Amino acid sequence: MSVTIKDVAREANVSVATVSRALNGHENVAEDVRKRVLEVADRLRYSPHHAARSLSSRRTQTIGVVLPDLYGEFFSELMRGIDAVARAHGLHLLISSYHGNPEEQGAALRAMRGRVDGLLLMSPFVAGREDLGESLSPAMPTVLLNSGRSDELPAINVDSYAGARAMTRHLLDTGHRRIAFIAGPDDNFDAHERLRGYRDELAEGAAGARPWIVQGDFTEASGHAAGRALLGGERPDAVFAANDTMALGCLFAFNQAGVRVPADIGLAGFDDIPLSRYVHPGLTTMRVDIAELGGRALRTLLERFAHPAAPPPADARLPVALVARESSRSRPIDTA
Amino acid sequence: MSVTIKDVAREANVSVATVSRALNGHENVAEDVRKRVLEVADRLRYSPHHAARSLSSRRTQTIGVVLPDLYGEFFSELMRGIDAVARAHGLHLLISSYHGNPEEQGAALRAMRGRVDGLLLMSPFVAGREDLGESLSPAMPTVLLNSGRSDELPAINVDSYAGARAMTRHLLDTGHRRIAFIAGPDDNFDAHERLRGYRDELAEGAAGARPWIVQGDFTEASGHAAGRALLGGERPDAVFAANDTMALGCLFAFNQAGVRVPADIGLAGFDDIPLSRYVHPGLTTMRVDIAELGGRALRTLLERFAHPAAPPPADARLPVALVARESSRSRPIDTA
DNA sequence: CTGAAAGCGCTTACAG
DNA sequence: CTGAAAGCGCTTACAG
Repeated sequence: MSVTIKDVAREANVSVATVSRALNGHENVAEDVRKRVLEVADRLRYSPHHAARSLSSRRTQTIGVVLPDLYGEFFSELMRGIDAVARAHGLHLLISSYHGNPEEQGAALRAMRGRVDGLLLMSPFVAGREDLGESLSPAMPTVLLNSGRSDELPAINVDSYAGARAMTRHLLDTGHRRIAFIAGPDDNFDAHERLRGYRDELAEGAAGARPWIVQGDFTEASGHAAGRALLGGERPDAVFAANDTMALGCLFAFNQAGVRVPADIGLAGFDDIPLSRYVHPGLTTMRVDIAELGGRALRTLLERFAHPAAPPPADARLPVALVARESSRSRPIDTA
Repeated sequence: MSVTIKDVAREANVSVATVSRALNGHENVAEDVRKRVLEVADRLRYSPHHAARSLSSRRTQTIGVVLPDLYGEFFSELMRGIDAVARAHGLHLLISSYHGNPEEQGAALRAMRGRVDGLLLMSPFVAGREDLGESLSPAMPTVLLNSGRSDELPAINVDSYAGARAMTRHLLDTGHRRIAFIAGPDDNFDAHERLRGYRDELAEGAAGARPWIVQGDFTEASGHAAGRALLGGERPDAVFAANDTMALGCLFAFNQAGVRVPADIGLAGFDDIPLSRYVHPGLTTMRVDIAELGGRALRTLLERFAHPAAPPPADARLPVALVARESSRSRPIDTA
């Protein structure tokens, strides 16, 4: 059996209450007693039992992170950003994925009860957002992460809409007129926002330009298929994919067909995944600071801890930045 | 305040003991009582308080994962593999990184007390392995992950030694004689094993071949520096970098210098990170199934739960696989 | 099959 | 500044 607070108390000749106070840095402990307790605790390698502590203090020092998936660069960057902040505040992280399965989301959320002080939740599914309230306890501070707006909960979102507008504008500015868009999955919030940005910029910024949309699902394979489809009939001047992964799939389809980027057709993505800078030609994209997304979400949650009664802050939008690489170089006709 | 077992008991007209038994699926509960309890619990959206449960049951249903860092592809793949197994067993994951700081490792480990039923620990630092015992409780089942051997603890390691030998053999087989090696950081277990594999294969497989070692530290920048250094004097036939990241840095240095791969110089890495297949030329490397490394580590831990008294299994080595791409194509002189 | 009670290891008013 | 005691929300022998 491991050593408990009682062992420390006995060894230090004080009550467990005093040990608790000394260890938790309360002021009302005589200096010599504090030193003795600390020394004994150290010698005994005492480490407080977390479950006991959180049962009585009603705090777990743990933040729950509920994500749709644990896959790839996005997850890893997000965790890095969250972890940096958690660490700075001495908080632990309990990770849970519902594996892209919206039905399991509720279960994942409920399982967090009594384990965490607050929740960071990423729920990018457009559908099922209504059911969220069912599983979300009002007593549990929660911040939404890239999951759209909410009336009750603070939310941090990548500014996909503004990014998509800026990218569409960039493609127009570099001389592309007929711009096709490879859309993301229909049930995804970011996919919606990016499509909306593309549509709006086209409508306002390019008189008479018609939206030209090919359905994708954020996977490389769907980008590849879309790329092939776009080569079938009349070709666009440029293709704007709703994420880099699809843009890359599209690029490979173009390569295979001997279509040159950017000479024959411009190409742009969204996210600035590491690969984007390494492919040839380098992919023009919108940079998203995913680590910052995570860090900011946690900071917002800590803000809620400090001021639970404050009205939830307005939805924060994480700005994105255009990264113009070779794939969207100005069309020859314009530079002439 | 959220609903507790007492609320359910009152509502269902039974004792809390019965509620507990019903909810935990014990046999000794009358069928109609069980149904009533379940129904009430559901209606009240009761969810057991985790800290209370684990304090009394002495089980947390949580596995601690202590890693040197939370960065990049390795971490993400590892987590994916661990999560898949955890999930299948209804276990949660408490993540902790000691941020490459060996001294903080002990603190991270101690903080897991009372929070987890077992530990997956990755401690690739060669130094400080002795101090590990200090922070590791004998009562806490622990499995070592890519951290070398241990006399007390089960350990799973990527078979870096065999992989490095196989890669060296492959480079020799493809006609390269003078093979330089870019080593990883001196305090890293895998770096040691890979260097050892390179040395041994060279000694046994290439009569008279002298090891040619350039120090790196697993970063792209160090690979780049090593690549430039190798171009300085007499050049090797091929370069074997201890990981892909350095190999890529080296490749960029060669590109910048106008040195062609593989025509002028062969190149190989280790890990098979996603980028390796996308660069030009495609990088020859050793594939490591990182997700499987994680999954297997957790399975080993569960094995310990089931048979705590069994002698720790022999160290498992996760096999690696040669992926021969363009960067190590046979030298013209040999294919002639 | 069911309940009363002890106990898990802490924290925190309450007294002094 | 310190201690005795209650209590956090569960589980689990122990009786019956």
